[in-house]
Amino acid sequence: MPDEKKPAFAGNITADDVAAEAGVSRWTVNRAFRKDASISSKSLEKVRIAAERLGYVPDLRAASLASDRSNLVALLIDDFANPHKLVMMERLTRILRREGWDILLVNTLDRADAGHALLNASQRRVDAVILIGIQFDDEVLDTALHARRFRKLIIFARTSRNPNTISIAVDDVHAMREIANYVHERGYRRPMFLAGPRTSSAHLLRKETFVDYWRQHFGSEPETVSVAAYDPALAAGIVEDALMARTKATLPDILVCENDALAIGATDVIRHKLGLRIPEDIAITGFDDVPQAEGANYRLTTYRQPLTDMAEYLVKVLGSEEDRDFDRLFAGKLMVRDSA
Amino acid sequence: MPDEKKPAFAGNITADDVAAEAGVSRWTVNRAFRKDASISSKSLEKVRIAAERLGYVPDLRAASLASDRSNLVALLIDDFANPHKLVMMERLTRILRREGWDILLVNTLDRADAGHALLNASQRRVDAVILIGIQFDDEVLDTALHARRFRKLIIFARTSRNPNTISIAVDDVHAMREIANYVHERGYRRPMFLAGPRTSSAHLLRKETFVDYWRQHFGSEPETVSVAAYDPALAAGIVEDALMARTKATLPDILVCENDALAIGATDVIRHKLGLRIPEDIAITGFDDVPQAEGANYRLTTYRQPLTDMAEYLVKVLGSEEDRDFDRLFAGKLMVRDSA
DNA sequence: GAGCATTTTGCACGCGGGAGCAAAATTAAT
DNA sequence: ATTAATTTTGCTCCCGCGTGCAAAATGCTC
Repeated sequence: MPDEKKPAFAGNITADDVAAEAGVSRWTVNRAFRKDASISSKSLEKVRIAAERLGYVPDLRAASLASDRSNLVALLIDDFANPHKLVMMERLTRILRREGWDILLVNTLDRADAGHALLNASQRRVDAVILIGIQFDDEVLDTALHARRFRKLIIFARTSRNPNTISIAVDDVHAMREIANYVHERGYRRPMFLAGPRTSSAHLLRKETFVDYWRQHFGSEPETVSVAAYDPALAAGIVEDALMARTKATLPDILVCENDALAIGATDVIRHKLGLRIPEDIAITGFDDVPQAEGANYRLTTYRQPLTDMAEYLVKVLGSEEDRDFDRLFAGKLMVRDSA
Repeated sequence: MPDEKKPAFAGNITADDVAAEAGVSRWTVNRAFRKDASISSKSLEKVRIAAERLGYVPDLRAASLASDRSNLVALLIDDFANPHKLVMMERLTRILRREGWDILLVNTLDRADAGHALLNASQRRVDAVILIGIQFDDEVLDTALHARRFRKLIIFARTSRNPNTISIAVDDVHAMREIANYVHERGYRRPMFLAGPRTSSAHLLRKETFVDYWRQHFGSEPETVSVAAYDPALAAGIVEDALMARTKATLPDILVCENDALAIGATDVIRHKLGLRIPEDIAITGFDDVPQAEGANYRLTTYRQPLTDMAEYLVKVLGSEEDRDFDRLFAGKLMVRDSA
């Protein structure tokens, strides 16, 4: 046995080894590592010492296999160009971990790939799937839900009409009306709405709400432009195309953006390609309140999602055994800065 | 049995069920789902059909338990304020998944938490740990490595002197010299170096290299300023403090930043708080080439890391059974734009 | 078509630990 | 001290699949 020299790796120390070392049975060892277990403080101590000495940690694969609870959730994400994703991930991962959930991260390349991503997750027997991406059509969701390979499918920061999913999101309708009112109050009259990609399963109601509300309350029909992804660089290109050729009179006086990713791209191009000032020549609003929105460069008027509250609610939902309707909308907060 | 109405969830369909359905043995079913397996195309087809009908997918927990290979790697990350992290994650997750690796994402809160994060990973019996965070001191690494709970510990985008880790990174020394030469060639003579936090285990050699090289080759000693995290907002504050009170004559003529996160924060504050022009009043260089560095707003002169090549090399290392020194440095590319 | 090589299939056993119950030990009550 | 109530411990059986080998099936040669 030539490779016996270096002690392989210590993953193979099992509860049996610890049991022998501590002079108790294997089951007592395992109990020592479960929080609910009924165990005497004496043997708990013995086990702790023995485990420490041997470097034992319970194997969660085996525990999961036997108990049919993995304490694992899959986080499905795409759309890596959107800086808000980083914020969401930070918040979710921190809070999930605090509550004892491990995270399987799956990068969903595109719509066609979503099915594979879900399959991936189900093979690890995750307890729940959290979607913070957008590339899911209803067909994929239905397939996944029909197979029922996980207990919960949570759509985070998007609303969904699918009755079998749990949607935890900010109240877009309420938010967008607040933005519309604010925009109108500040005297803007020719808004243009900059929208992201339209998806069928994980919605945002921002564009629809803004356009309908503006039409109904302020009489005019806002222009709308759409970008194929929440990517500042892409948004910059689209906005340049849309505004470049215009005379100042035909320019919108404000660009209402579906989120900050778009707003940031728009800001850059308006300043540096069109040579216009913000907000004097054209104002801008965003949505999400990403970190850079607050920075000296953008000073973006935007709408903050209560991500921490949403994540806290998410872990509560994850922990719940009930089988009720967990959908919930949160109220955010309009952050008024200099851009509008 | 009241909860027998809705078909629970289908995770509990096992290879035995498929075997019965297909008229073969359980082992044949499992073989049908392994890539190496020796199986006749006839029974493969039978199994596929039966599995399809029943909605069976193999349980990777069990497979991993039995084979002692989890096909799981842990990705340890902190430092979520740095936009480059999003790029790294996108690249890594995409390429790892393409090669069949699943990813356990662990948000490492701080230095003290790193041990727990590693423990987390080891309980899932990951095959390898990838660090793309920085909050690791040598003590934690040594403990982890001593316990040898995983086969490989890879430090991505950082160099490490620890002989038991695998470091895959850009060649900072080479890169920084190139930057120093470029800066000097362009006529800058009073550089200030803006550094990030200093850590003991996962290094960057940028500051040391730049300062030493500049001193040796160009005679003067560059000022240096340090920021506690790679966070644009933090960097902005530090730069403001460092430069605010100065007269134009005592200002550095270029700010050489350890990475783009710092450069971006610095750019914002220099333009909008100090009211200076870039590069006319003060130039800036970064490192990493994050997406926004290319955008119209920053046009940042920076150094691109070959992330794709690095990630491809990483999966090659992961797949290798050899036990040799896998450390490797990559050459990047100076991206000259408008900021310097 | 017999005889042999080669592929395919089935099987006992093991991976590490959980659920639930019965035996043992401890504590409380009389 | 004795019995009953309670806690702790050990144990059997199982979770779902891989390993390595033996049995069965198939292919090949002459």
